[in-house]
Amino acid sequence: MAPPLAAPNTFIQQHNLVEQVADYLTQAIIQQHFLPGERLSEVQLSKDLGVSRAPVREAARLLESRGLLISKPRRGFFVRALNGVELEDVFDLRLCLERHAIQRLAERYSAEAERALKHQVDVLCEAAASNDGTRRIEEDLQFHRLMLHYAGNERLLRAFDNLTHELRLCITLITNTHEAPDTIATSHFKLLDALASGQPDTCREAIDYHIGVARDFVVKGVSDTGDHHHEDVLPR
Amino acid sequence: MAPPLAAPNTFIQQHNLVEQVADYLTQAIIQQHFLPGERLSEVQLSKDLGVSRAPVREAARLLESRGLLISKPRRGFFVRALNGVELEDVFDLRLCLERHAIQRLAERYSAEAERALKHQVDVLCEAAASNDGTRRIEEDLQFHRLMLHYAGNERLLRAFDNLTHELRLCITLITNTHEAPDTIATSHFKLLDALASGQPDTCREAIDYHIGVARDFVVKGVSDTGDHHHEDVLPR
DNA sequence: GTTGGTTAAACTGTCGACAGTCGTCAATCG
DNA sequence: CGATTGACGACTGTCGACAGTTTAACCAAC
Repeated sequence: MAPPLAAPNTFIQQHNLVEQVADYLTQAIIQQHFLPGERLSEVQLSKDLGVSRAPVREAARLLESRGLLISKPRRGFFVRALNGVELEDVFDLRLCLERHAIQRLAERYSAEAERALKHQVDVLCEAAASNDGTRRIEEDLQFHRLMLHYAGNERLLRAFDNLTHELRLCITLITNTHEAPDTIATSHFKLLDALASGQPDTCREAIDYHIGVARDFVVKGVSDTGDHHHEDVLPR
Repeated sequence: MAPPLAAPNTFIQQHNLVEQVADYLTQAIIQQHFLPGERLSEVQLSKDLGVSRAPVREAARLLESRGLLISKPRRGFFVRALNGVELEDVFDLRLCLERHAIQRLAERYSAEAERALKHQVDVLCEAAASNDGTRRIEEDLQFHRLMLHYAGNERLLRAFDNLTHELRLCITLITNTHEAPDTIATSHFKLLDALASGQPDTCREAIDYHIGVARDFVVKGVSDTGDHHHEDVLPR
């Protein structure tokens, strides 16, 4: 039973309740106010947020489709708990999507795309320097999202956005270790160089390396902070 | 204004109403009982199916996450209408996922997987011979789903399943032209041969060709039956 | 002390109802 | 005659309530 984030009815005010509840739940899960595998009570959430159960249920369904919650019939919703295998799966799918995206992007690399990506690297570095872990992660994801965006496939982008929610879950599982801004900068500039070269194989190698590093980082972090490999409740 | 598929309350009976309503809606959309862009009235559906609006809403949200419906705030749910660009996007994403899957599968190709896939080709051919268009499509998709399954990445499979719903939408848009069973057989056996070779490049070429054919088939079918390229209501 | 059964509480799935909002159509004005 | 505005109707978003089920606790028997 995690404590509610905010006072009963100061946070939720007007319409789009579903979206607001979904945001609240997402934040609460990512910030570990709900523990993995924990059961979420609809009535409790309703009381805490000062809304009825209907929006809560719909928001929970939304989070279920995003992979943050799991519903068991007649049992309710549970916070998604990832084991080691699923962690690998998430990063493998990420690799799948980004490989495709970076190669599509290389085919249609515009000055606008290059400018936007370069700018985002600057923002990312600034975020890394600011020592705000959450912001660094968000700006990092935003860079990759921009790549997907400029790849020009709306559906590919949607698949990535879906995966992003689970990615946040993976990333925030680990202790927020600090990474030097210049390391991040060079790491991302390599992607830009590969894109500028326009060669598919170069792009593929670059993204493979980039995501491989990110994956190892998370996998290592998880096995350090405590082994989530087999302990988890993982209903389906 | 599409007529309901079944009599008011003969089809829906016991619990898991949400899933049943979702299945009903999916079938109705795929079988074109609801036209693309058409608005779905929650109350009307509730009356037709003999249930309350809550399960209908939740089912609609589910279909929205699957890309079959689109919700406009305060306006309701609309049947997804695909234009030409989105059609390309769907098949491009399919290519992305299946490329990755077939290469992963080639790395871990087991006798069991080979046996299952071969068997599915048999089933597929039988379905093609039976002249049941819907069944042929389903068995075809099932073959590809098996490939994804044996690739060993649960999340990749989920992404494919999500896409499958949209794929059905694309495929059933076109007139159900008949394809000879032996053509289908050889087409899929090429994939099996590539897998047996174990060479990534061979697999990639095979799947590129296979999906390229399927895409051209659908794209051609759409531009034949009537140009869906720009006429569609596509809110976002 | 442990195990099995029984009862009670809590929760989910579903329902009907109310309020606010949007689209439609008709009447009015320019 | 066309455009604007107003009211009407329908619909969505949200709520509280009820029924069936699951969970948990408690008591009894071994």
